[in-house]
Amino acid sequence: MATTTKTTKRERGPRISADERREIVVEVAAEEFARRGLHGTPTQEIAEQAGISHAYLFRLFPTKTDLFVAVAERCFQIVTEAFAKAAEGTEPGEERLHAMGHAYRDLLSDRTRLVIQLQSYAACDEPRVRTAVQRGWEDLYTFVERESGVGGERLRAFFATGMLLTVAAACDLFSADPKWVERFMPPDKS
Amino acid sequence: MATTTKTTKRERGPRISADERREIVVEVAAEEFARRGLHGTPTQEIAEQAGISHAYLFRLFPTKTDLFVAVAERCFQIVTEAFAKAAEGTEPGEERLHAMGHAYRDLLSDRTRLVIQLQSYAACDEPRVRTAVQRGWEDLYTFVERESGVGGERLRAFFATGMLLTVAAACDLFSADPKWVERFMPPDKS
DNA sequence: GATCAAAGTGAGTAAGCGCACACTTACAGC
DNA sequence: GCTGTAAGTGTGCGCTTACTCACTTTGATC
Repeated sequence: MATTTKTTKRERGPRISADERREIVVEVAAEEFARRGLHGTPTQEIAEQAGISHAYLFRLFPTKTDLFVAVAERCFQIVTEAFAKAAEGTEPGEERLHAMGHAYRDLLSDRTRLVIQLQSYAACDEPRVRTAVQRGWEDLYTFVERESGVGGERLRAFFATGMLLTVAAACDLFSADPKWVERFMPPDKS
Repeated sequence: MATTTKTTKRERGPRISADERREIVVEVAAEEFARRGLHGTPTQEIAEQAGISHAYLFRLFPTKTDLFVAVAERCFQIVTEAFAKAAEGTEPGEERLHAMGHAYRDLLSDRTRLVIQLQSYAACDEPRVRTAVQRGWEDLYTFVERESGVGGERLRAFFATGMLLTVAAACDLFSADPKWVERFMPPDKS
């Protein structure tokens, strides 16, 4: 019915505290950044998706990079939380590590979260992104090491597999030639 | 001595065939794209680094994306060649796979090559980049599978480790807190 | 030395983008 | 109802960027 032109006369919902709004924006921005990366995503689009004005976006986050860093940090936080939850009610050791691996696979179903990681790595030229990523990795690694009691080779393999899954998700390797996917990605193994 | 202003009066070297020039440009563009990605790298800078005019860059590669795809493909090609060379004079099986793993570690010393891969994954929203990456992976996987005779779980672990190394290189994880690096990255193991 | 194709350039243009400023609107407390 | 504060917006500036066009320079060939 409506023409393809911008019919977006902003319909103002109820007001929300700046902090709440920031959370919403981070959520939405994750989706956009996942697709097109830090430099490929216009802030306009994020603002529109979040249902706020472009100007207000810059009051909430003074800089595009600030927003991206917030998104990246939130992403690490989500993974950590998922691992923590998966660890509940398991014995330390291989069993718990396996549970965490399973949790990561569940995260894959929500492609966005994972691909943000890749976008963060790719944006590591920006110093603030880099330090965020470095801290995120160190914390996550330390967390899993402590909780699982596993280390060394086995732990490295755990993270390596995670990376492979992430890349596969980002490139949509799953949807390429199915035969090769079958060969490449056996059904389940942490 | 020279002021900070553009003193770049182009000093014309000898003429070179368009094909040769393209190869040079791909080489240089790899360096730039590795740092700042497809969307973060201005074509101007690539042209300057390559020592040609901005206009001519677009005669050689009609589109920025075209250039990026060329860079990505060249990158896969280099990895494949390195693997092929490493395979020479080894027996198929674990030994050959190990040799390939070692070759990949050598590639790491030239950070650029590896990080381009990450940038390609991150730019997979662009359909032409995505198909290039998908084809690249499939070919590389097939190559290693055929040459090494190894498959399944072991082969997947091989690529997973490679991904982890690549990410570590991209984020400069190595230069973060050395203690944690030590813990994370044992000296050598394919 | 004239010719001609291919290599190469200077100087734009139009669009997009991050960010800023001056302003308006809603609502909690009195 | 009045008022102060925080939420929220319209508008646009200044710069960057991908890409173009009309043009010049080089060198191999006869």
